[in-house]
Amino acid sequence: MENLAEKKKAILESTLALVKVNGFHGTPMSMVAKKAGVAAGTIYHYFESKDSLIFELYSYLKQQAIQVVRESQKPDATYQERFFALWFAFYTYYTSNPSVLCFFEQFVNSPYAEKAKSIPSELDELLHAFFEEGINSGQLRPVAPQILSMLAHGNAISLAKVYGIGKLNLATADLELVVQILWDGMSQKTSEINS
Amino acid sequence: MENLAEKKKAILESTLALVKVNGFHGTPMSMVAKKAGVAAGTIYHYFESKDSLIFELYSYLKQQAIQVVRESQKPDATYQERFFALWFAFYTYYTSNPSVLCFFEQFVNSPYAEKAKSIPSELDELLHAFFEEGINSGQLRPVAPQILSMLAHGNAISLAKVYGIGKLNLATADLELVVQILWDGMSQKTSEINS
Amino acid sequence: MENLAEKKKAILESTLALVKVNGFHGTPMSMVAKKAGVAAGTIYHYFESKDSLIFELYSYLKQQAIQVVRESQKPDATYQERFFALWFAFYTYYTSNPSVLCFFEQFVNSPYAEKAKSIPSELDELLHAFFEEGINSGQLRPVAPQILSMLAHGNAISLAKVYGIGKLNLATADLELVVQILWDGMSQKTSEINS
Amino acid sequence: MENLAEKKKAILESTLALVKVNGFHGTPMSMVAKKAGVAAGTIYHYFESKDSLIFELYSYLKQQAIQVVRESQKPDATYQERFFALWFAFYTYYTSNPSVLCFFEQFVNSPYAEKAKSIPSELDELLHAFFEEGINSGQLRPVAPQILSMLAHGNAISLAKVYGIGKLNLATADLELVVQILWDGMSQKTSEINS
DNA sequence: AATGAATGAGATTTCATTCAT
DNA sequence: CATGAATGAAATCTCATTCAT
Repeated sequence: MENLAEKKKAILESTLALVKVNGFHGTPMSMVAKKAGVAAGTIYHYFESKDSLIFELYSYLKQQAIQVVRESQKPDATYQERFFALWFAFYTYYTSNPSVLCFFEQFVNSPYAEKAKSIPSELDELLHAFFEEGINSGQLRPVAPQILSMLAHGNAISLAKVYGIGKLNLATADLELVVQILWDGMSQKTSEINS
Repeated sequence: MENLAEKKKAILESTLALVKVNGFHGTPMSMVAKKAGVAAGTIYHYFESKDSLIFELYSYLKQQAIQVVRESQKPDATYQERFFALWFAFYTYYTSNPSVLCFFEQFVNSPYAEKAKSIPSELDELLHAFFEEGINSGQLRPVAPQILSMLAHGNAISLAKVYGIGKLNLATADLELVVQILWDGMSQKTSEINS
Repeated sequence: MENLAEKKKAILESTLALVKVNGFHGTPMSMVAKKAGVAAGTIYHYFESKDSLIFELYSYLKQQAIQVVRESQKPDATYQERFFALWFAFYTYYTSNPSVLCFFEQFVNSPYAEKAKSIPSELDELLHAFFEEGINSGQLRPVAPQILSMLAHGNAISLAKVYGIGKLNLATADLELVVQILWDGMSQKTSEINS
Repeated sequence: MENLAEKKKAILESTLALVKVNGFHGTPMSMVAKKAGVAAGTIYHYFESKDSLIFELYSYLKQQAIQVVRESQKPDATYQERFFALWFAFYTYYTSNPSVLCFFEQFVNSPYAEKAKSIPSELDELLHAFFEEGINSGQLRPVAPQILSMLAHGNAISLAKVYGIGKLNLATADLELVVQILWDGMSQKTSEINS
C-alpha cells in the first residue's frame, strides 16, 4: 500500500495531464482510460465515480505539495532563509508541474472545492503554523496568519503563472527580487523603519 | 453596446450566477434558459453556442472591471493614492461580486483561456501602463510591469478570496495594512532604505 | 391533457409490449425508443428515468383496469350477476391483453412493488367495497374483504394464465363452471347448506 | 445431488435472498459472490452463466417444493384430508419461505419461463395426477386437472401473498375457512347439491 | 423574435465474464 | 479449485443544438 497501485497512479497522472489541456468536463473517462492504458471499467475499481477521482487526485497532489514544502525546510536555517526556501519550494513545484497548478486553480474555483472544504487541510495548517511562528518571534508584522499565508502562497502562484504564460523570461534574480519585496513588506523590520 | 437587450443581459447574468454554483459543466443551457426566463432556443438568437456565451460573458465582465478601475482613478491624486485606489477598486469589485471573481478564476484556468489569449486585453494594457508610469517616475522598483501588475492584482484577488471564505473578519485597517505591505514592497523608497 | 400526448402513449405502449417479451432488464431504453419511433432522449422529456417510466406504466394500466371493471357493473343487476360480470371483466381484460397481465405480474413481484405500496390503490379500494357489500348484504360468507378480493382476482388471473399457456382450450362453459365454483365457495347459501 | 457442494449451495441461497430484495436485474454476480462469501470467478466453476444460475436455482427450489408436497401426503388419509394437507403444505412453504414465492413469481412471469417450458415439470405432473385421482374417484367435479391444479395452487399463493403483505392477521381458522371454500367449490358434493 | 419538443451523439457507469496467478 | 483485477460491451442518462410552429 506504500506505493499506489501502478494502475491507480497511471489513472491519476493521466487525469492530471488531461484536465490541464481539456478542463474537467472536456476530459471524459474514456479519454482517461485510454491515456492510462486501462479499460474504462477499470477506473471504477479504483474510484467510485468521476467526482471521486477528481477528489482523490486533489488529495494526492496536496500530499505531494506538503512533501515538497516539508523538504524545503532546513531546521538550522534562519527564519528568513526558511521563508525564502518555502516560497521557492512552491514556485519551483508549480513551475515544474504546471498541470498541478492548473488543476489546483481549477479545483479551488469549482463547486468541488465547496464539498472539499469540510476536510481539514494539512497544508493550510502547516502554513498557518509557519507564519504564526514568524509573528510570535517578532519577525513578521502582526497580521492574521491566514492572510500572510494567502499573500505568500498567492504570490508564488502569481509568479508561477507569469512563468507559465511564457511571454516573460524570469531570471533567478527577478524572482529573488520579488521574494525580497514580499519579505520586506511582511517583515517587522521594514514596518518599524517606515513608522 | 450601452444597453444590452434585456434578454441578452438576463442570459449573461443567469450564466454568471449559475456558473458560480455549478461550474461550467454543471450549468446546462436549459438551466440558464430557465433562470433567465427564456426558452432554450432563444439563447441561440443571442449567442452562437455555449462557448460563445461563455466568451461573451468574459468580455462583458472584463469591460465592467475596466470601468470600475477607471472610475477609481482621480487625475489629481498622487501616484501612491492612485495605487491604493486601484487596489481597493479591484478588491471591492471582487468582494461585492463574488460570482465574477469565481467566474474569472474558472475561466482563466480553463481551456477557454487559451483560446481567449489571442484577444488583446484592454485591462492588461491599462495595468501595464499604470505600472510603467510608476517605474518611469521612479516611484516603483524597476521590475517588469507584467510582474508588478500580476503581484498587485493577484494580491487583491487573494484578499478577496480570504474575505469570501468568510472565516476571517477583514477590517478596513487590515486591508490598508496589506496594501501598505504591498506598496512598501514595491516602492522604490523601501528598496533604497534596505540597500 | 385528456388524451396523453401521442408520443408519451407510444412510449408506454412500446414498453408494455417489450417488457412482456424481454422482461424489465431485457428492455433497454434504446429498444423502447426504437419501437416507439422516437429518439432515446425524447423518453426523458416524458419520464424522469426508466424506473419512473415503469411506475407510470403501472399507474396507466391500473387506470385502464379500473375502467374495465367499472364498465362491467350494471346497476340494476343482482349481486351475483355483478360478481360474474366482475370476474369476466378481469378475465377478458387479461386474456385480451396478455402483456398487461404479464407486466402486472412482473411488477407486483419485483422490488418496484415495494416502492409503489405507499400509493393507495384505487382498484383495491373498489374491490374491497364490492366484497364488503356482498358480506353486509348477507350474500357472501363473512371473510375479510381483502381475502375475498384476492381469491376472486387471483382466480381470474390463474385462469387467464391457463388460457395464456395455450395448451388448453377454455370454452365459455368451462369458465362459467369455474366462476360458479368460486361463487358457490364464497356465497353464504352454500355455507349454510353445508353446515 | 443429495448434498450440493457447500459453496454451490451458498451461491444458490444467496441468489435467492438477493433476488427477493433486488430483483433479477438488481442482483449482479458480484453481489451474489459477496453474500455467498466466494470470489466472483468461483461462481463460474459451478454455473455456466448467470442465466444458468437462475435456471438451476429454479430447479433446486422446485425440487424442494416437491419434497414438501410429497411429505404432506399420508397414504391412509382420505382424499379430502390429503387435499387439505396439500394446500397447507404449499401455503406453509410459501409463507415460511417468502423469498421462494417471490422468486417463483418473478421467474414464471419473466422471459426465463418461456425457455424453461420445454423441461417437463415434475411438480405439474404430481399435481395433475392428484387432481385426476379426485375426479376419477368422483370426489371432484369433472374439470380439466390443469385447471383445478392452477386454481388450488394459485389460491394458496394468493393467500400466502395476503400473509406476506402483513396488513392482515390470518388465523388458522381463516385459512381453514378458505380451503373449505375452495374444497366446497371443487367437490362433487356441492356441485350435486346446487344442481 | 420566441418557443420548447425533439434530436442523437456522447458521457458516465454497470456488470457478466475471463484469465493469470 | 479459488481468486479478484481487468475487461469492454452495453445500459442509462445528459445536454448542446435545431427547427417547425
